[in-house]
Amino acid sequence: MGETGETGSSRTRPTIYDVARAAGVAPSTVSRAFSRPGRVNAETADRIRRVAHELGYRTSPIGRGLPDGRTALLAIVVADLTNPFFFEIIRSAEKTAIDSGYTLLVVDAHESSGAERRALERTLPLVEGVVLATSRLSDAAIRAVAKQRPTVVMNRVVTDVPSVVTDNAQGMRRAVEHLAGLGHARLTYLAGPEASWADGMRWRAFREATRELGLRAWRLGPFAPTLAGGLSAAQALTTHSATATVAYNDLVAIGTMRGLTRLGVEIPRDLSVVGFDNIFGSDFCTPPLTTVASPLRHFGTFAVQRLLNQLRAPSSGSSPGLSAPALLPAKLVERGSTARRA
Amino acid sequence: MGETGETGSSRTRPTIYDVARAAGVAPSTVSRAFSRPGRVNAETADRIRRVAHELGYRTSPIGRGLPDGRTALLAIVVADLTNPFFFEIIRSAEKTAIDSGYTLLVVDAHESSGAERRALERTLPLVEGVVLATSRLSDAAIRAVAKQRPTVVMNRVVTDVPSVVTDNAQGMRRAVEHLAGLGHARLTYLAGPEASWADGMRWRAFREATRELGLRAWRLGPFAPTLAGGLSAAQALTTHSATATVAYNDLVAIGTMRGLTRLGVEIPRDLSVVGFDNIFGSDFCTPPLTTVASPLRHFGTFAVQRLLNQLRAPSSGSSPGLSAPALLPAKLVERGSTARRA
DNA sequence: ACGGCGACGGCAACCATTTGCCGTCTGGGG
DNA sequence: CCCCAGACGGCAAATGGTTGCCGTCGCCGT
Repeated sequence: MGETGETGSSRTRPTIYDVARAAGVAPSTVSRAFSRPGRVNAETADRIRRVAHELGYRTSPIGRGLPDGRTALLAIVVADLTNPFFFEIIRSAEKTAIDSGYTLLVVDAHESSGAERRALERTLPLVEGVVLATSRLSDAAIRAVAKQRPTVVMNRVVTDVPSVVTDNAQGMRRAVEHLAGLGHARLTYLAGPEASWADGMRWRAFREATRELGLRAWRLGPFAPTLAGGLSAAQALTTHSATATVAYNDLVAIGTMRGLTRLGVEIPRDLSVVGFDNIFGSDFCTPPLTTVASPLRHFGTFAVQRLLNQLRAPSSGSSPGLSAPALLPAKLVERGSTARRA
Repeated sequence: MGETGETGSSRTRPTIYDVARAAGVAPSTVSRAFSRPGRVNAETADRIRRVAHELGYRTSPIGRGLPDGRTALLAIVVADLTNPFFFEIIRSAEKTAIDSGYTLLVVDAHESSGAERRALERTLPLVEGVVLATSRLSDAAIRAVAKQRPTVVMNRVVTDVPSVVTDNAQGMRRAVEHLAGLGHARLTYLAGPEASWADGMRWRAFREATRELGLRAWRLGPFAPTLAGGLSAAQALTTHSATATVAYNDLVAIGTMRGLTRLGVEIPRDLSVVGFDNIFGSDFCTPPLTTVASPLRHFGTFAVQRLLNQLRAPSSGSSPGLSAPALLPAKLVERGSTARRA
C-alpha cells in the first residue's frame, strides 16, 4: 500500500556515486578504478573494488555507452532462426564476441527483406557493429547499413563491404564431379530464394561444372529454403527425367527426399540427392544426406573477428585488404543419399 | 591523413539539438514533439517532424534510456537455442514484444546454469524485463533475478515469480492412458536433465498415472535433452523388458528411436515411444512421433504479455493473482510411433 | 635548496534525451 | 478592465558513466 519504502531490495542499482561516497573518493576515481587499471593507486583501487562489491555495484552499460557510443553490443542478423544452418554460426559468433567482451544480439529476419529492414532499424542504433548472415537485402541497402555501422556480410559479396563466404564454386564442382563419377548425366538444380546471393553463385557454378563435364543440366524453382520448399520441389521432380539433383541447401534436400519417398520414389536407388551446408540433422535423416560441407563454426568466428577488426581500426576508410571477401573452403561429405545410377 | 573532415556521410546521427536548431525551437520541444503527442502545438510538431525527417533524425535508444532506464528491450533466455522446442516460442514472443514497441533479445544458455548466469549478468542491466524459458537456475537464483527485473518463468513454478507452464500432469496422464489402452503394462520414463523442473513434474505424473492404472513403471536416466541423449537412452532400453516408453521430450524420443532402429529394434512393433512438446520435426521423423503437444505459440505470447503487464503495473508488489502460474493445456497427438502391444 | 617531473585524485564538461517548473501570451469570463 | 486559466515553449537539472585538464604532493637530481 505504501510507497516504495523498501530499503535493501530496491530495484535501482547503486551507481558510481554511491560507491564513491562509501569509499570516500570522487566518482571519477571509481570509474577509473574499473576502466583504467593502473591509472589509480593499487590500494585505492582495491578499496574501491571492495566497497563496490559490498554494495553490489555493477557498471551500467547505458551510462557507459553514452559518451562515446560504446554499448559493447554486436548483432548478427540471420535469415531464419529456425534454420539449423545458423546454429553453429550463431554459437561460434557468440563465443567470439563474448571472449572479446561483447554481447551478441541474435536477430531473426524471418526470410523477409521487410522484416530484416525493420529489425535493423530497431537494432542498429543500439549496436556497435553487425553481421549480416545471408541477408535478403539489396546491395544498396546493405551498403547503407555499412555506412551507419561497421558491417560484415556472410555468404555474399557486396562491393566495399567486408565479407565471409564459402567457396560455392569449388563445393558445387565437387558435388557435380561426384555425381558424374557415379554415372549420372542428367542433373537438376533445385533453386533457393531469388534474393539469395548464394543461390545465384551455386546455380552458376552448377551450370559451369555440368557444361565442362558434358552433362545435361536443368534448373527448377525457386523454392523456399525450408522443408516445405523441398516438398514442392519433390512434386516438380516427379515429372523430370534427371537421375540426380543438387539442392540449394540441406533443408530443401531433406524436404525433397521426404516428398519423393512419400510419392514412392526410392532414394538413392531412383534418384541421387546432394544438399548444401551440412547442417545439424543432415547426418541422421533417412537416408543420411550427401552434402557440401561449409565450415560453419569458422564462419561465425571469422565474421565476428573481422567485425572486431573494423571496430579496432580507427582508420577504416579505404584499406582494400580489409574488405576483400574471405573465402572459406568447402568439401563434399559423401553419405547415403547418392548412389551409382541404376 | 587529415582529421575527420567528412561532411555528409558521417556515422554519427543527428541529435535533437540539430533538429531543434534547424526547426528554430528548443531541444525540449523536439523531444516532446516525439514522445508527448499533444503537448506541443500541432503545427509546431508537424514542422519539427518534417525537419527531423529531412535530417534523417532517429531518436537514440541510449540517450532515451538514460533518464529512466527505459531501453525498450526485453530478453528471453532459452536453455538451448538449437532445440526446436523454442522456435515457435521465440517467434511468438518476439512478435508480441515488437507489437508493443519492444525489442526482444534472444539469449542462449547452452543448457548450462553457469552460462545462463553469465549471460544474465551481461544482459540484465540492459533490459527492462526477462523471460526465463525452462531455466536451469536454482529457485533462489531465479528469485534473485526477479528482484532485479520483472521476470516471467516458463515451464516451471517458482514461488512469487509469475510463470507460464503446460499442464504436464494432464499431458502425461493422456500419454499413459493411451499406452495402457494399447495393451502396454510395462512402461519406462526416459528422464531429462536433473536441473529441469519440467522433468520432475513429468516423472511424478508418470509415476502417479501408472500407479493408478496398475501398470509397472521404471525411470531411466537422466539423459541430455538432445538427440545424443536419446541415443544413450536407446542403449539403456535394450536391456529392459518394458514394451512402451515415454521420453522427457521429443528430441530424446527421436534420438531413442534412431538408436533403437540402428540396434535392430523396430518401432512401433517392438516398442512404443511417446515424446513431449510436439516440436518442429516430430511429424516428419520416421516413424512420426506420438507426442504430448504443448501450445508452443501461446507460450511465447503469453509469457511476454505477462511481462508487459508487470512493466505497466507500477504497484507490482504483492498482487497474488499476478504471480499465480498460468496453466496452458496439453493434448496428445497420436502418430506412428505407438501401436498395440505385440 | 630548488626546479621539475611523475603519480594520483578531483573538478567539470560531455554524451542524448526527458521532464519539472516557470514565463509568456492569449482569450474568456466577471 | 482586470483576473485567471490554460496552452505552449524554453530553461535547466538529472540520468550514469568517461575523460581532459588541472592541482597537489612527494621524490629525485642538481
